[in-house]
Amino acid sequence: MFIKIDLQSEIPIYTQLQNRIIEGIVSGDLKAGEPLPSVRTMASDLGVNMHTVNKAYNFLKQDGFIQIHRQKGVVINPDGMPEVTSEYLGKFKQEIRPIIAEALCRGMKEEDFSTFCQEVFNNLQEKRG
Amino acid sequence: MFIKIDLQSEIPIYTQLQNRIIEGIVSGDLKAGEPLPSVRTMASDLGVNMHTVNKAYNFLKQDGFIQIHRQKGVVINPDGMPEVTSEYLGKFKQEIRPIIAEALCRGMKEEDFSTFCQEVFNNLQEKRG
Amino acid sequence: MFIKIDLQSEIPIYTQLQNRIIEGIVSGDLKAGEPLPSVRTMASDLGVNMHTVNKAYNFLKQDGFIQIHRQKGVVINPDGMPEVTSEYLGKFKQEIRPIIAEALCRGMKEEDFSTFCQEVFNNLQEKRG
Amino acid sequence: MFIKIDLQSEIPIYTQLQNRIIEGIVSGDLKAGEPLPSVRTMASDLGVNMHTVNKAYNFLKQDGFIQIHRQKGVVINPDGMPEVTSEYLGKFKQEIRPIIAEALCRGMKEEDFSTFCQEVFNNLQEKRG
DNA sequence: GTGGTCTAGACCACT
DNA sequence: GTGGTCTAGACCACG
Repeated sequence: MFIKIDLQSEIPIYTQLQNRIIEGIVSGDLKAGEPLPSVRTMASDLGVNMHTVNKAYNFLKQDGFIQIHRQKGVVINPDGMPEVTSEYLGKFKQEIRPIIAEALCRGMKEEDFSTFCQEVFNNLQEKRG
Repeated sequence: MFIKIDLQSEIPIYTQLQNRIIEGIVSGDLKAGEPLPSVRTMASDLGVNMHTVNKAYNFLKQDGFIQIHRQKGVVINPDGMPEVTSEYLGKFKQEIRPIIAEALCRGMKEEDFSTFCQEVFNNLQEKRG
Repeated sequence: MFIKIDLQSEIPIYTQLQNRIIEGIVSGDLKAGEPLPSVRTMASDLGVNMHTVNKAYNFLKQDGFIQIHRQKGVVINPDGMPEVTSEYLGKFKQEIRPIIAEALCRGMKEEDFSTFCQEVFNNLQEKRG
Repeated sequence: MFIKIDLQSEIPIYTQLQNRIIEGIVSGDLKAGEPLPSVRTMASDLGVNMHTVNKAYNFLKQDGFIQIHRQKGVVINPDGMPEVTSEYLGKFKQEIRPIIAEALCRGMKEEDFSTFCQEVFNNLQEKRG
């Protein structure tokens, strides 16, 4: 599991890290119950601040993607992933709305939108097969 | 055309304003060539600072959604909207990727994803008739 | 002599008008002693404000490109064009310096710079032949 | 690297600052990867407002001359300078055209034009040797 | 300590 | 009256 962070991106590093871990779970690289590097290790691997990794881990824990045990360390939630709650669905639509709006504004057809999303879907799951 | 901004949101006001204007174009509320309120008027309407509106307008101008005439004011680009360029497509996929990743992670089916997007599509275009 | 103004440009209209007139002189479209449309006529031709045309004419007069007579109207200076004074040369270098700096920074070779300038020279004088 | 701004000039301060920085890169005073003072430091050095410096930095970032790292600060683009794109070339010719037009109008010979440009070239690169 | 965002209020160029 | 520029001063997210 290689994690690559773009230090020049406008996206906060901790957000990038969260995304990479979620993508790792989706791709199958990270399986339920599997351990994640400690905050310290991850930070030194990525060359970022410990606080940054800590923040990412805490958000992921809060959403139920991982568990943090004082002794055992950090593991992908062995009880399974969080569900599609109505709360999440609200966030989902709020996030995707401006993206769809701009796409429509630029004349992207709904079919093309589906095609592009399909590509992303496949790309994320490609290692799963 | 009523524009509503959430001053408490963590999303920058100028970003919200950009999104609202793009949504206005998509819904048909704002038509090509139509004028937008001056920075000062819009600012006072929204209860925010002039510079915040200015920033939103300048980003929209940069992307080709609006034109800013030195003394005549601001209008929706009468020459039509920007296209789906390869550059835009890159941004599009980068933005939608983490959203799809989390959706997959939470077990959302691709069909459900399409359905939810469909809802957003319809919601954005509903006034178009 | 057709004059085309870009109302959406960031360059002030009066500056554009000055430039177009100077280009007209260079190309031979406007000859020494030849009359220019009155402020009123020019303004209505271009669809701009009288004050704007007035401003352009006054600057051109100040630099010695045109003469403004109360009765006879506006004419290209029949006594010839202003010279390359040391004052002008200072302005010239100040204006061209940042252009050359950016060109150098982007790796433009001095030969290429000359070639591009040559093109502009020819383009400006092409009607002269 | 001393940067001098003319607060009385009609050229916006942020534009002057952009030009000075580009000239610094050309002269070799500022090398790829080298850090630039923080917006606040630069602002206090120049005796101008933080936002003015910020605007200059953002334009330079947009054009690819510098990189802005969220918390690490500002550096000259270590990946090299932007190229001579066709878009840039358009801007270049548009900017240089009125300068050449006036020079021609005043009777400057093309050879003299070359000589004067040569001087500016040498002046900009003099520290490079 | 860094840049990002926002405010309040000012003057200027342009039309 | 419009946008463009600038100031002074504030709070926040990030690392």
